[in-house]
Amino acid sequence: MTDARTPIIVGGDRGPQPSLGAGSPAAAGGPRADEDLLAGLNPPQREAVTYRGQALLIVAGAGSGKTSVLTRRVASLLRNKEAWPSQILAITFTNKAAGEMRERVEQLVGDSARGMWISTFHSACVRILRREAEQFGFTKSFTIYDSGDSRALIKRLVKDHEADAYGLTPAGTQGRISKLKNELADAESYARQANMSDPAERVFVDVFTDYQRELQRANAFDFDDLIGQTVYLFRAFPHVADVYRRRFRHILVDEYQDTNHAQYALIHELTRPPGSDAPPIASGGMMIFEPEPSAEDAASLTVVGDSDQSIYAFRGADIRNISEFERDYPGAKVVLLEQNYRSTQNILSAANAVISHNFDRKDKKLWTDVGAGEKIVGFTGYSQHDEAQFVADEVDTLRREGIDYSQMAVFYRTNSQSRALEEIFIRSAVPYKIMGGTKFYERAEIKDALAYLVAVSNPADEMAMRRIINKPRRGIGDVTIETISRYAQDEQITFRDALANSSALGVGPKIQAAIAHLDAVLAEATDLMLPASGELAPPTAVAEGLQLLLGRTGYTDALRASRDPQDEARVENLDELVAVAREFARNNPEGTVIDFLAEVALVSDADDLEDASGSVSLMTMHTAKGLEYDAVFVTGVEEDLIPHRISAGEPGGPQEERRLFYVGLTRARKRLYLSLAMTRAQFGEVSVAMPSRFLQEIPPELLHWRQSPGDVNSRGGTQSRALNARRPGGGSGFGTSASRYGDDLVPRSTSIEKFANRIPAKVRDNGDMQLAPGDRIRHDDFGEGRVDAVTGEGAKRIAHVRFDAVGPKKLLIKIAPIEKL
DNA sequence: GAAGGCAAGTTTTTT
DNA sequence: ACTTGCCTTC
Repeated sequence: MTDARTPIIVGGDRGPQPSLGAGSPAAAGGPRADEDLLAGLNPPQREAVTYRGQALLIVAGAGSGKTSVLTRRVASLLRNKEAWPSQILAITFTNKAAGEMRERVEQLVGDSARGMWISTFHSACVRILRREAEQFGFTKSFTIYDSGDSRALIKRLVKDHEADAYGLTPAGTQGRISKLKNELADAESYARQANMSDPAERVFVDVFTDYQRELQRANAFDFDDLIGQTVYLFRAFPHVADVYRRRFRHILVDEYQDTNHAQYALIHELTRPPGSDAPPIASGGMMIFEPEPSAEDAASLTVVGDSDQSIYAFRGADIRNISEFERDYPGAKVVLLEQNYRSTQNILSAANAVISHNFDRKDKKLWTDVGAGEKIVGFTGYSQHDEAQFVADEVDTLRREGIDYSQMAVFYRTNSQSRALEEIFIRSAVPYKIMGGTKFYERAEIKDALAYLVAVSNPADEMAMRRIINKPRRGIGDVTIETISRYAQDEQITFRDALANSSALGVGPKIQAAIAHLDAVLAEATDLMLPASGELAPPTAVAEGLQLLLGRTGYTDALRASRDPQDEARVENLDELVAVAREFARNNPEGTVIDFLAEVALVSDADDLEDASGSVSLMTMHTAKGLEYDAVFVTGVEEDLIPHRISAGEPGGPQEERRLFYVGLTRARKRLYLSLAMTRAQFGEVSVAMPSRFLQEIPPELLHWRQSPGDVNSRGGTQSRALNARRPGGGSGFGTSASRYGDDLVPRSTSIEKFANRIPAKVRDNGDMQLAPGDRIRHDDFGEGRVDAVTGEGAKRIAHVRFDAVGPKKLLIKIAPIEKL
């Protein structure tokens, strides 16, 4: 995030000039410096690495080695001295992908990789905006509002405008504003084409306008603004845009199919020839020699994508960005990568078959030469817990076959599905890691702590001030807050500065003292973290400042004094946040609290953890994009889940769901499992689930049903008929093994009675029950058994038990339903 | 201003 | 089923 080391190279001062231009020096003959970079690449991959021209589209199917191609392309540019690191801008989808790419380029070219910009759209824009914020009414210390922050602000505005009377909800309003911003519309441009005689439209425009005004007043950008305002900046200040157009000579964008219009526009701005829209006289134009702009001067653009993996249309991604690339960039070269190096042929054939049901797509067939591999395994559980138990058992089997936990992943459509899996995994002692879900940084205590940091680093941010002013309780309520706010407005100062004049507020002595104390602590923390005199804060300043704030304000003490057991965990979370700050200091010795906040705001689920080594990964199919595992479980393959019910009504919805399913399938290298449940509890009600239509799109010979939907509907009830009705005349499909056993056969190993409500809502806690090898125990479900061994530490101690009836099992001692005999 | 009780919405995916 | 937010009461 910090970038003091990398000076911008401006036009006219490009430093030593690497060989540039249309004729690739490498192609001109002679030994290539990058021959080893091409080792092991197939012909299209080579082409994608070596092609030199203004625009290149790499259509990279799943698992076709695009990351390899992209990194080698960058490495070869550097190696051949066609570009300096500082002239390269590579955009990836997540921070994690950016980190990996940097690492891989460094492996290829060593230290000369330094100075490249490899980051997400959002991070790159933050860097640009930090430098240029003062051009348009922001300061360098602006804060970034995440969706929660902007939701809170919108909520207040909706209330102020009594907009709920016109059917505006905070969530809906936020969604509309986000969509509009992704289209680069603002309140004014929207109002111009909206039907303003509709009062609901008028009030929406009012809320939108106020929202934007509040953001500006708070010196803050929301996620969408980071992109949109950068585009605005480039368009409004061509001389600023030219700085970056001259700097970045090679722009590479990964996952191009998931870019939205604003991101498209940003790339478009950056790839225009410098000077092309600067008025000749303006902005020192006479000082800098400006040659007649030509297409040759524009940065070269490489985009990589696969329209079959476009899964973010719901947040404004426009598939046309990739499908019309050749029109947008005339003369663009297109390279197709279709050979897959990841999955077995069976997995690919299934994926190909599914995705081919999407009409309106360019036909593309992945293939591999690694062989058919294992069949895909299907399983139908009676309930989501039954399904989860299957997954847990199978994970165990795979582990015994030698596949590491870290090489297995379980995918689901919605985050809420993770709960049942979690419960079963805990009981089966399968180590797991949930990627995403309820995020660390969304916890109340973490948001509070971060708000304290914002209060220090961006005094204009009144939202943050309001958040912390009475946490912990200081006796400052709504009335006092409004008094301070009014005082600040009257005096034309910020809310933060108003605290310094607590005596002028006309509040009671107790409250006045509380305000003065808060002001003093904030001032002290500011001195520590952002020393005024130009001296640099020590790297540890963020962590220390955070501890100072939480300690001196009594925040931690209040949690400790509480008798709510959850507050204990909150203290631990805060400790973890301090640890994160320390880690940040190690990685960014010159990073300030402002950089820290930006980094924290922009981390995503996929970035989250280090490799979760030794654990099975649980995540949504969206999060799974770009990842790969030896064994993959796609769970909840049911109608109304995948495809999700809500998508059914949206144009293009079912097709996007199919692409999402396709993404899930293609993550698997060797083993693929598809599972579903016949009943699923949601909203507290148990409802009957139907197998997903996507299952029927998989050729039956590729799929082995361990337990098919037909097996489970053995009584030939309405479900079974409903299923058959979906496939008139279709012989294959579900129930292959049902037909083998006949419709009336009772399912073998499982029954509804056995699995109904097996899982208690509350997990029990055995405390620190001591077990040793040789001890005998009794388990609620498994009966009596003997302990073979105990492994693990603390709350994660695991007993390896040989049960008399059911054989060996592993149990998490703390929560297993067991008693010592 | 705080605590406790009731109502409502929640579960589509995310930088 | 579960959480969150709003309202009442102290």
